[in-house]
Amino acid sequence: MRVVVMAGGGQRVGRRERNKQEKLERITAAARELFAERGVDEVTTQEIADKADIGAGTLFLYAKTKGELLLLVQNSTYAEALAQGKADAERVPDELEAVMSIVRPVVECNRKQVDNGRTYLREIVFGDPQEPHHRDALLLTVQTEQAIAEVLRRNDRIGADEAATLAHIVSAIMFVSMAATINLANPVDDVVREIRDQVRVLISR
Amino acid sequence: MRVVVMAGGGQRVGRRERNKQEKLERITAAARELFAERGVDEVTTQEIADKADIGAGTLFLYAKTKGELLLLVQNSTYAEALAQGKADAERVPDELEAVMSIVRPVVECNRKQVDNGRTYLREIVFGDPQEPHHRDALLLTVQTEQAIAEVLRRNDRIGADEAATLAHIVSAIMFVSMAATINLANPVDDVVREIRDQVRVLISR
DNA sequence: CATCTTTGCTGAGTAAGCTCATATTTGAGT
DNA sequence: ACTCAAATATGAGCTTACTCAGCAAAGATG
Repeated sequence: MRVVVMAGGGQRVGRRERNKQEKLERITAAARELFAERGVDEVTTQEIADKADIGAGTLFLYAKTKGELLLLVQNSTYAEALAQGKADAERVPDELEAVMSIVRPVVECNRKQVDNGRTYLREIVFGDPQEPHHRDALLLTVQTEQAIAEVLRRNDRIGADEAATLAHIVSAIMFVSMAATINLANPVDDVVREIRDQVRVLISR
Repeated sequence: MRVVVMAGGGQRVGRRERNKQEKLERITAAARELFAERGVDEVTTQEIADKADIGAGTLFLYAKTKGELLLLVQNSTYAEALAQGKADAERVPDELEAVMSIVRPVVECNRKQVDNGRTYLREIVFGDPQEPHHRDALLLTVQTEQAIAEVLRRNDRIGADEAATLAHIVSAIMFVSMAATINLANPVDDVVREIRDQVRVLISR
């Protein structure tokens, strides 16, 4: 077996692996740009392939469906929002407001481009959970729930199990409020308010 | 103006209207049968048109999309389940169990054919709310929330607004539990239990 | 370097939901 | 009964996500 030169890190990286990585990056960049510009529904997979300078079929070796491609693109944004929210929540003493500190950045990032945000949610719930980018997205929602549960556990009267269940409910509230067509034209603040009203009733009884 | 013979009821019903009505019924019947047999994803609109003995394009004069067609078919089942649940709830004194009396038939009817049930939910949340069958479906979810709110208002310590908000939260919990891929293979009882666990935490604190 | 195997790429082809120009049917006016 | 306008039906054709049989590149072997 030919031993491939090992760069500083120690991973064996052949041309094959490098090519693949580079292509994935081109695809991600192309998809991100086009989706952001015109919305996922107004972009064809052909356009993305052209912009990434690969064959139309190659695209589907890197993301099994167009939806997976959106997950790939949006996951990193979601991850950033979650990190922001977790940091914010630590500095907020009030229970409800701490939860909302986590909620707000997520809603904001989801609403940057409403159609993409809603399609992203749709993919998370109805897409194929076996796919890698979907798994990443699912992990993010789990982490979001954990962050919320952590905040709720500050309250001594809320046990670990109860906190987890409550966090799961908050997650459901977020999903429906962000996805509901009735909120399609509403600005971020309105959606956040709608969520806050429900979370308040949920946790302060 | 030619006055059309008015049958007993007094509505003027020309051949035009009758033909349309009859076609809609043929379409509904064909779609219902095929969807139930093989699942919405395994049936083509062409097949439905053939079975209903109409042209492929005609189908889309009666339902703008395939999803609308599913709403058309499933709405009546949902309506029955809701009626059942409302009746059941009246006979159950316990608060939580009364809510679950409404939840259970809805989950049962939604799970009769899992794929169709999930697609139905997807259409409700992400479909075009302008379309008639979608409006009907939305109305049913509103009625479900109202039924749940009514049960909750039995408790003197819960005001009308709070009951409505809680019912809305129950609705979100139901949606996510029924739609989540993680529950795809789970039997009705498991899903109902998952919902019950959350509703218990929600209302009995 | 020559050969072989494995992995990855390609784009023409397929399928299916939906559209739209054209044709047909209905009903009103005369 | 004849004519005209409006409503409705039709299916060939379009779009687009996705597939697959064949091809190319990378890496292993001697």
